[in-house]
Amino acid sequence: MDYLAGLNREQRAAVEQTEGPVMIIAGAGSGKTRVITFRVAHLINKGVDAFNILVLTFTNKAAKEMRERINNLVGADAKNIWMGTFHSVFAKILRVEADKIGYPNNFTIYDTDDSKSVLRAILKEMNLDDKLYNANFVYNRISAAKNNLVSWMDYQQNTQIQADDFSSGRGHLGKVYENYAKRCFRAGAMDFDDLLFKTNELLRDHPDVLNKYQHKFKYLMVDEYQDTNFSQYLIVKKLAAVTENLCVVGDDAQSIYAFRGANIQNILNFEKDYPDLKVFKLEQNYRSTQNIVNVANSIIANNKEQLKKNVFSEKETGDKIKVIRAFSDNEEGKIIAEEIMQRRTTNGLKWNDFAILYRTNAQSRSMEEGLRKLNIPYKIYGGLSFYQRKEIKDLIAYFRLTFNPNDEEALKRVINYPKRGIGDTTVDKIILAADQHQITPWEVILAPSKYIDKSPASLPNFATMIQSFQVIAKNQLAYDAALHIAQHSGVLKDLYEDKSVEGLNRYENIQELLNGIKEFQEREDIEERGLDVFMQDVALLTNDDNDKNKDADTVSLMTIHSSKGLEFPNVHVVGLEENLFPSQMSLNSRSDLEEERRLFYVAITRAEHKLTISYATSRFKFGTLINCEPSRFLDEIDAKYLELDFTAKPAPSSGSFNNERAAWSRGGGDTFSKPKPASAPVKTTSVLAKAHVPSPDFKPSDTSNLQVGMEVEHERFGFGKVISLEGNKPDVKATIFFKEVGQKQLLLKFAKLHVLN
DNA sequence: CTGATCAGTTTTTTT
DNA sequence: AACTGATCAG
Repeated sequence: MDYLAGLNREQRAAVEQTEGPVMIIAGAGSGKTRVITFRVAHLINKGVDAFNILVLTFTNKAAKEMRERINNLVGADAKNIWMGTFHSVFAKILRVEADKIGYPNNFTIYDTDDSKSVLRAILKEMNLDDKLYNANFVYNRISAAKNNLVSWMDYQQNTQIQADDFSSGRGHLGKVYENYAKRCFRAGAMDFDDLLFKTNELLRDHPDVLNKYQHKFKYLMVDEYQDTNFSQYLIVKKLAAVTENLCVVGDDAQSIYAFRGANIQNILNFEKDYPDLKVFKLEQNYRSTQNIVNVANSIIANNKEQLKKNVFSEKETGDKIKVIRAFSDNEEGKIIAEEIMQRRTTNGLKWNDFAILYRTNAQSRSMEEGLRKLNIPYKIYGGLSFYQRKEIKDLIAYFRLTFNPNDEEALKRVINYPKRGIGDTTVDKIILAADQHQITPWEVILAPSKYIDKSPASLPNFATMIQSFQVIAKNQLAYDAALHIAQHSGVLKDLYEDKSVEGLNRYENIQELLNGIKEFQEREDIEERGLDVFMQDVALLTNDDNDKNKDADTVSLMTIHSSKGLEFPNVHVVGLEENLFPSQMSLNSRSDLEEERRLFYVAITRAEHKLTISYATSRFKFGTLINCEPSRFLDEIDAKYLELDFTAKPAPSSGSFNNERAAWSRGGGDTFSKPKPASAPVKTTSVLAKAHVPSPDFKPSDTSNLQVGMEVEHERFGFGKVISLEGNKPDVKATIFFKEVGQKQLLLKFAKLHVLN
């Protein structure tokens, strides 16, 4: 039992309390994963059969890490533990029990893109206004319904919902939901939410099945419990109902997935469900310096809804938190790259020790540029994952179709890729015919002449091809089948013939996918190595699953969401601006804003030693430059923890700036909101001064009388000639040809031009 | 049916 | 800026 010695008192108590309902409130950096893994090890050491343990996580990353760590603690038994994300675990169970709910056990899992594509098709067929019935909106609405276990029938019968929809002019949503559900069912497909929704139906309507899993899973643990939605909550509750050996671990302060249905009440109300539960609070933070922990605490104190706890650190006080102001998103990237470069050399650190965290994926671009210019190696996590790339989805669609020819989304994807003369008109006809005859599109394709007039000859060929794939897939191992399909579908050839850089890249990606399948085929720890088995999890795989050079020494770039659970010695949180962080979408309700604040809390608590926060006073959004104000979250930090760095200077010639700067530094940083940088329009162009050094006496001229043919100088673009003018008075747009940078279109009311003649 | 150009939208986060 | 769906000529 000496492995328990490395735990503090509270951690140890939580590990040893193996029976009955347990809630562990684990502050950031308090050794949460450690407690879970040790708890599992402890169970096994006590003689609990690994097959009787179920551990649920939210992300693949967490599941993977936990499996590795448990592996190290308990060895071979680890692989018998049921451990994975909610979605993957219940997908597995659903495949076993599929026949009970009328699904084939090789059902397809639709990802978000597939789902939205189905919805778009339905909305179009129903002739609904795509402004009002925006596919995104509809998807979220249906998703929310499913996560609250509202079926399409419930949805249509619920007077409250109907009233809501009706008053917002979306009275047809219930019908859309119905069609969507039926369409998915017909295609033998489940979307992400269905994996949980149908599991609930399964457990509700089949007591024998429920009973079976209740007795199988004698010990349940749920990581990140604060992120569960109602659907997940109920599954857990049902499964644990017999033994009540349920241990949930979470931190209400780190709940950041309410937007996809997570219900923070699940953790706040846990006590009501299990009055005799044991609560353990892990409050000592082993990760970060005192300053960092204190800043995090001071931020989260602004939230109303939270469980009381007192997170503290006994590490060194540490540096103050550095706050950097930049004048544009690009400059922010540049400063941070320089900062990282410098810190690495002076402190003898590795690139690995640094992470840049941002609110939205779009922000990675300016960071990348800054890093690239200094030749700093970096890796972006998240973004669009390997499995979301077009070429990968294309090939996988062939695989999907092979095992489930009713998979409509896969069918639409590949029926004419590579081009084989089956165009949209034919596809529309097929789908229409399928609807009319209450059959699947695949059945139409099998006997086209029966259902549609003048079908192209290529249609039977396509059907024959897919059928031949089915035979191959049944008789060959995963890689052999996959390669065959890649070749004979024409996908490989099509990409091979594309000699562009992107085409080459796509070809390589396909090769990588095939290599991955090959590895799968050569695994010796599993018995079934057909392509169908490989395919079962593919829809649930995300980004870093096929990570090659994971140990490469690189700076990490990722969204704050995907940084959850990670830690880095040096963390840069960027883009602390109103409307960006907090996101514009969150400003309408208190609870949304509190979620943003928790997100900021998560970001801060990733840092071990050094935390740097930055913002820009202007940035590009949707291709246009906008001015930004510092985030309200900066105001919420007690100034005594901060060290302001406003040394970044814009290029010369922005006269008003000095006053502004004086005001800011004089303030000593007691607040961020008082001096309004917006008072003097930010000289956005000056920041970018690079290509052209303006003449010493550069001064913007009055351009109201600008004529075609005139020669001008622009601060950044250099010298040029006016080609044309268009638009009226205040909004005159000039097309100017610049010697250095080529043709540009400029709005005269913004452009600073010096007229030469 | 195909390829090209155009117009409109997007950006919150993930399984 | 980048990506999508829509439209149109060939």
